Amino acid sequence: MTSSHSFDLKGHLARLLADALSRVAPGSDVGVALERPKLASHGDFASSVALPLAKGLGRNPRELAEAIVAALAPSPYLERVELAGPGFINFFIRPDAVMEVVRQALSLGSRFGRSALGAGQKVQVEFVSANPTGPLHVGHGRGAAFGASLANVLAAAGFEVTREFYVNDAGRQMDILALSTWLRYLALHDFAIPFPANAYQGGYVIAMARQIQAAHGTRYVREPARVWADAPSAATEPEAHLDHLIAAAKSLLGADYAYLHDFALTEQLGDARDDLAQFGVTFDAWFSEKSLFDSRLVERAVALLGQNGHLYLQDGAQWFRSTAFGDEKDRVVRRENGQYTYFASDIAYHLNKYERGFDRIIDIWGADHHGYIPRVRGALQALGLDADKLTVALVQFAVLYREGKKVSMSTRSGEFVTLRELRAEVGNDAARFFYVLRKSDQHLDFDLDLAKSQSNENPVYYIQYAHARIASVFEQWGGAIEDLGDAPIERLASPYERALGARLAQYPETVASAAKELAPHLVAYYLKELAAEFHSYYNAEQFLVSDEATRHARLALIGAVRVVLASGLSLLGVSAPQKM
RNA sequence: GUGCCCGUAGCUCAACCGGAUAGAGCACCAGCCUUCUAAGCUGGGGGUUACAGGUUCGAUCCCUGUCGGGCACGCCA
Repeated sequence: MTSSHSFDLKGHLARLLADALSRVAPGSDVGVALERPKLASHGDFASSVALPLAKGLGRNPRELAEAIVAALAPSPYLERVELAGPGFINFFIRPDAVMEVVRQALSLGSRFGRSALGAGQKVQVEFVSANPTGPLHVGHGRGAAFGASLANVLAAAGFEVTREFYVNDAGRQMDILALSTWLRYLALHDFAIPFPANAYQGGYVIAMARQIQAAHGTRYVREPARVWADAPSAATEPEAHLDHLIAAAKSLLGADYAYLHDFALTEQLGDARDDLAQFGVTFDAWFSEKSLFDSRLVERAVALLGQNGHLYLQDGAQWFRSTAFGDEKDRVVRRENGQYTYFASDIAYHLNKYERGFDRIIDIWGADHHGYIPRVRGALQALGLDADKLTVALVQFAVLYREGKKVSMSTRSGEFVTLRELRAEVGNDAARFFYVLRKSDQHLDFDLDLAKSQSNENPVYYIQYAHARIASVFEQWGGAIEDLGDAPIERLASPYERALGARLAQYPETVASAAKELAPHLVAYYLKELAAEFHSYYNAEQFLVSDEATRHARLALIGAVRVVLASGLSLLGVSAPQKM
């Protein structure tokens, strides 16, 4: 019981129970469900296995539970086992065994909470992947916070994680950005430019145009009259109008078009990268959509679909028969004009992901893309790939509220709240925390006033405050955490202390659940509980008491709490301040 | 109209994937600072889990229907 490495009490009990079960009811395939009861009177762990099992065996559930308990091998960690209700089995852990977690947390430090759940499997998490056509907004922020926290949780649970950002650098949206930049540039040279309403309106486009002018003067100036010649009406055919302008820009600028395109791309991508880095969100890979065309993977992927007999021609376009895989309708992969669709490059991208040998692929998308899932999964199956390796996690929109009112956002007019503005207003910690405080597939009401309030109303401070309080106690004590290795933790027996010990032991399980369910919000809720129990303890007991044994035992406990608070906050990308 | 998601305290949300008396925060009421940080703590009122059926030992969770909300239904990305 003095092992310095992690010991999994829950796993131990689960094995014990499974053994007993195999003797009492051989061959039963009921999973051993072990949970932490809400009520302390129901023990530290409880199982209801006897209930579903009883029926199949034609036995009385309570009597069956009794037989299971009788068949349990003795355990040094168990104080007693009780039967309750219709057939629940309640396990009570010996107090000193409950507190053993304190020693573990102190000796393992930031490694406490990790598990081998992932067994080193390679998992890719692709998230944000915003079009590099303008600043990231608050919607991207949620995907960023969720993805980064999820990746951290998966890594802590023993997965080998690759964090990836898919760069849409090949499509029409980028052409529109390049065109917008060029038109703004022409306007800087005193041409009267009718700037299209469906081009990018933001001030950052003008800023890029200024940069180009400053660096290259008039080099990219062309006669505007030739741009608008024969253009479809902007009023009645806005999209065709835009496409015409793009084509004109390409033809007038020639090789110079590539420069403008790449300049805008590099600027916006760099801006997103900086923004995310400041938000504590970093990537192992930035994967270019354009590279899929350069390496001919798009062609190859589509050809493969054709070889497998899943393509047909209609109206001059090439269609993928996704309805054969449960999609609502078939989808175009190559347009009548010979251009591949976004879907085609996405098929190629996923083929590439599979070819890179990930055991598991997690795509994080905005919830508005949910209709896109069946066709991607269908394409994977059509390529002969195991579609179950792919999980798509949908992130719902975040709606901002200020003074109780919805903050209106519209991409069209360029009046949306950027991630940068949000971070400046509420701070990185509050933003990261608020974003993951909700299940990702739930709508999020983001209360700006609450997030930036420096008061007890703000949950992120509540947790950070617990950490700072502990840091302050340790500072006043003056000793080091290493001096607490042999603290007499068996003295810790008050209800506050038992509750904290049990809560600490739950941390590795929580991280593992969060990884399994792709639900980092579980960590946030766990931290709130832990902080609450610590604050109660803090108000009920003095830590720096004169009796050394008691002092050390209590310091060891709150030291362990500090370890877990810091660890959990770091998984969520939130800082753990020493002082507040 | 069709498909997917959602509906839990006045508000914002949890609930260990079918378990025991559905929990937190905010708001409201009453208390606690000459002692380690009051950004804290203690106590209190608040619920037919949208509604109606069904499945079973047991349902917020699974099934059907109704009502209400969100999203998606392009040779856009």
